[in-house]
Amino acid sequence: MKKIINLIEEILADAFDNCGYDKKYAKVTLSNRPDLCEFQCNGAMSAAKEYHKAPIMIANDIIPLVKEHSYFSSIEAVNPGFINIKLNPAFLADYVNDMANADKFGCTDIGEGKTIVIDYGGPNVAKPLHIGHLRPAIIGESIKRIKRFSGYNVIGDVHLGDWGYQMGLIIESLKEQHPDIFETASLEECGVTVSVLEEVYPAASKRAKEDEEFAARAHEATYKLQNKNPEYYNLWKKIIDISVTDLKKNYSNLNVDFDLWMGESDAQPYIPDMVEMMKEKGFAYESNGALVVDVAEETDKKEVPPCIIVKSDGAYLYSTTDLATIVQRVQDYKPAQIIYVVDKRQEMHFKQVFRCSKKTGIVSGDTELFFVGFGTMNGADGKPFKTRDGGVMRLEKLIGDATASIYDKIKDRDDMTEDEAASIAKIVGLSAIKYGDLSNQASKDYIFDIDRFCEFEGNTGPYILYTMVRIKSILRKCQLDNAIDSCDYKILPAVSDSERDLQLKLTNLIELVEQACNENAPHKICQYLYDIANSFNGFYHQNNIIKEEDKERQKSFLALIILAYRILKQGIDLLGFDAPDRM
RNA sequence: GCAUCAGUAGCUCAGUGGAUAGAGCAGUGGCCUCCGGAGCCGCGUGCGGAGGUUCGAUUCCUCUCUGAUGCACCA
Repeated sequence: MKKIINLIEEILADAFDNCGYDKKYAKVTLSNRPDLCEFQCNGAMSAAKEYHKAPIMIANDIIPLVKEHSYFSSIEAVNPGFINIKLNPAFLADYVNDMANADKFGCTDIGEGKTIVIDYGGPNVAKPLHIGHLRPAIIGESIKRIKRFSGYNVIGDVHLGDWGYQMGLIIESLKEQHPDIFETASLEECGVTVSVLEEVYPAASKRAKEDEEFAARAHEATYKLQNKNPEYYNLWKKIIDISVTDLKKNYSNLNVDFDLWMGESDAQPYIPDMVEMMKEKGFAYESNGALVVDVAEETDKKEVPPCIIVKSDGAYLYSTTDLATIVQRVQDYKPAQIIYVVDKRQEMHFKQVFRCSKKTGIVSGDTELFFVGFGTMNGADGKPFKTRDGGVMRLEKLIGDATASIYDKIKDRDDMTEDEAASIAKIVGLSAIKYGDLSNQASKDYIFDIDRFCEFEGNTGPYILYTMVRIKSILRKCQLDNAIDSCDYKILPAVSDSERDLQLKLTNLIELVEQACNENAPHKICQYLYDIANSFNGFYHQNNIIKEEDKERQKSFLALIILAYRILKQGIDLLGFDAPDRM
């Protein structure tokens, strides 16, 4: 479906054209003065300069040509040159009904035929998920869903940290603790579980810093693994296996799932040819013992250091792996875009990698590489979030805390069993965490305040869900709660302000989703849903739906709140959480 | 030192080359013959500072202050 804004623009464009003005000035936006109008066009003011004419005169030229159009109930020129527009209620109602009947509410498939690889998550094997893994998972998942909804073929890759020195440290430690580790069929036989692995790594890492002999053995183990010594490689595969099983479980608790469970190790086979190509084509040269590719550009204000491909000791490093991963992705998926949802502190690294891959031809010029850098989660003191004892909080604990906080708020309801309360608390708790995170611009640091996020009032996930539950409750009383997707009631032209406002807000969906998609901005979806929730609650208080005596009007009300519910549901799905039926 | 990003109400956050810069929280005053009051309706001296571009700047540019971050072989 065309956006309402575009429909209005088309009409104005003709008028501008007929008056001898350039069509480009017929740009329409949502009104920033809802008390005056619903949509506005500021084009007359922009055009004033080109045509040496007072803006209001231009606007006055346009008005007579569009005044009688059936879309508008009023359109007028206002000093100094605004064109203020109000829609005809019948047109608005028609549009909303069309949305209700359209696939995806009429949202456009802007990504049709294009593939996107989105790289988010980035957990390390054998290390627990902690609070630092929250943002990439939540933001990446939401962007993935928004892109997919917009018609893109999206491939989400967890991109495991599963290669390198850390693996050597773990293998060497396990070898020491369980001399027969290479012979056992499964790690469980030796008592090596995920939680054991999670303890092994930090201990080994600490020890290697003090114990040179151990560090040397760990490097040796790393070397053997990377050369695929069968014993080491098989043990590594077993470690990956139990670790990935555990990671899948944890991500699933977050409502996050990946299409690919690839890792750094999967890029290794592509490295030798890639390095060879860079040398042959003359991009790579030796500098201070390392093999590097220059990526500086003339316009740089600050010198961008060259991208290191091979270290002076002959080993590869993260740039090498990231580049080889691009080689692999281009070869396997031919993506139009690759999006990285990564800590914003890695911006320089990715800038180098992106430039290097363009320069050396790993990606063609029309493949877009996006860096979606997210900011730090801070505590109430404005400093990076820590547990009380200064440690790093595990993700499970965080989710548990949120769930418990919600549970406390609903547990005393007498019409709910404990089991039901617990499962509701889980759903609502997740909404609190996700909405709390996603409602901030991804790129900014933000204050993580779980108590605030878990509030049922204000701009929170639970408030959105509360609104949905409230709609559901009305529908239940009207025996329509099972007909949400099949109800054929029609929405009538609005007669009250609040009804009209809700209809109007619902139409904004198409524009908002498109913006959120193009800008990788889930927070715009949050804002939109909050807007809808507020509009619904205003409508609810001005109109008693169940007691409405005019039955046609009542059906229209019901159709309207059903559409509001469906759109809210779609919206929270784009954010990556669900709604309970009651709460 | 250089660079990047940020600075909006007491607090947490939106927003925009245009009209009177918005929400939530906190505070405070109303609204229950109420479909879920976890709600609704009120109440605000705020764009770090100084210049510039513009008919118009919180938005763009320069300088400046403050904070976060990054500056080749860790990821």
